[in-house]
Amino acid sequence: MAFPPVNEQMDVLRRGVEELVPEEDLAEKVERSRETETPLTAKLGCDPSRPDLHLGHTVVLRKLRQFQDLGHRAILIVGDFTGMIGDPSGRSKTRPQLTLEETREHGQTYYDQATRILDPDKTEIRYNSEWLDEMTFSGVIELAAQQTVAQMLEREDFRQRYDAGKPISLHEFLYPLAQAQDSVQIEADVELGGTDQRFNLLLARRLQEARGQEPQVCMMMPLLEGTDGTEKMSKSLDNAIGLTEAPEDMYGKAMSVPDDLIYRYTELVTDVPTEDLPKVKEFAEANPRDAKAQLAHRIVQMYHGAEAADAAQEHFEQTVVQGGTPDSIPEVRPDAEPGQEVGLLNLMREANLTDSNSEGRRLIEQGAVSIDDEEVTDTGRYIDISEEAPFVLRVGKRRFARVVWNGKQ
RNA sequence: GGGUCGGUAGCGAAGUGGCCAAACGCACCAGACUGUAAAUCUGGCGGCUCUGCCUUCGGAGGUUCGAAUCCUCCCCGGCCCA
Repeated sequence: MAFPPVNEQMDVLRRGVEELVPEEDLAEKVERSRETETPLTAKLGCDPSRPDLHLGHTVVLRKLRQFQDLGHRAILIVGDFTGMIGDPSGRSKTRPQLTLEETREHGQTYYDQATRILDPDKTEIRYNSEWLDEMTFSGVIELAAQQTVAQMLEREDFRQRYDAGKPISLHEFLYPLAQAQDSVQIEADVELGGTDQRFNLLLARRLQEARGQEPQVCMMMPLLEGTDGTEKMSKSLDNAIGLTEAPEDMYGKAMSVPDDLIYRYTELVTDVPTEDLPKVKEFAEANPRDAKAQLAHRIVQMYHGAEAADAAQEHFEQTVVQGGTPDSIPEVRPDAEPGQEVGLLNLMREANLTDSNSEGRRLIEQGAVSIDDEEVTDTGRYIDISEEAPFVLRVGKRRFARVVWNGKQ
């Protein structure tokens, strides 16, 4: 197998990278790999505690894909064992611990989603319970002896929790060690991760050296900001664009990203060739609206195809820009006898437009509810479905339902 | 084991016998506005058969006309001491 020239490889691999420790080592490794025609082993650990992937995760997955495309080995470590510990990185609280079974399940879901980006034929998966579960207590002690408490407290999130008087469970200290052990186990040349993984990634270097291995290069990708433009993308912050989300939602959420992130998103989560990036930057500054629409379209297209992307764009124009009713909306067919009066509040709940009657009442009072574009003002409104259906029930800007009579004959 | 502080709505955080479904901030929802699902402003933000009623303030009991607030026991956490 012939690897591309070192410079070419480095150009690809450097795109979007926030930090490379140490950069010279990567060039050296790439060079040696080319000379000896031996692929590098690139490792990415995934935390299966939250299996729903979003665009933020793709930053690092895409980087791994680049390694694959250059002919290197990509190993996805499913942290089924470490998932039971719960990665404390960036957390202010102890994560809930999962069972091995749960993490396995999540791992599968993770893999299914990750292969939307990775080349499934070239992705090796390893479950770290394979070696961690086998470890004896003395093995653990030996591992733990590599680190001092002071070194652990150098990690900012531990430090902050400690200083704030928040609990840190002892097992959380073991997490970085376990993750580092993974690198030793597979003899990783490069480990990918977000910048929040710095400590864990660097720890692996020390451990590998102690085991007589050449230390891995740590390649840290930036943490992608979420749709709010400030916090890192995360499902729990509700600013994430999920990979499995409907095209319309993806598109809309992409459009809500602040203008000054258009370039960053394009660089980190799309396939736009590196040489075209300056053009995107220019476009984004000159015409943010259209540049963002292009970005949103690209993102949807990657996960749902061009057709769906067109439809999502259309849907956005219709509902958001023009405030109209979209073409396809969910249908509800409530059971109703001819002449039977159904309360609107209940109907809205049945259509999943509201969670409670109180909420429905509030929304009506706020003028957020309409039937066939006519605002509803009466909270106690009753409807004879057999007479009035079909009609479009709308709550707020984005919740729609087409109410159709069940047609009791 | 001892001392001490604490556990309040999705989160953070007030309240420490009636005026508390519980201040305030964040998040969230809606309306206005906008190229935008951004920003900003306004309103809302436990439930119900809604000028009233019901269920909430770690858990279980108790005191009281009345408790998130007082007492008892229990569970969980921080800090200090051993």
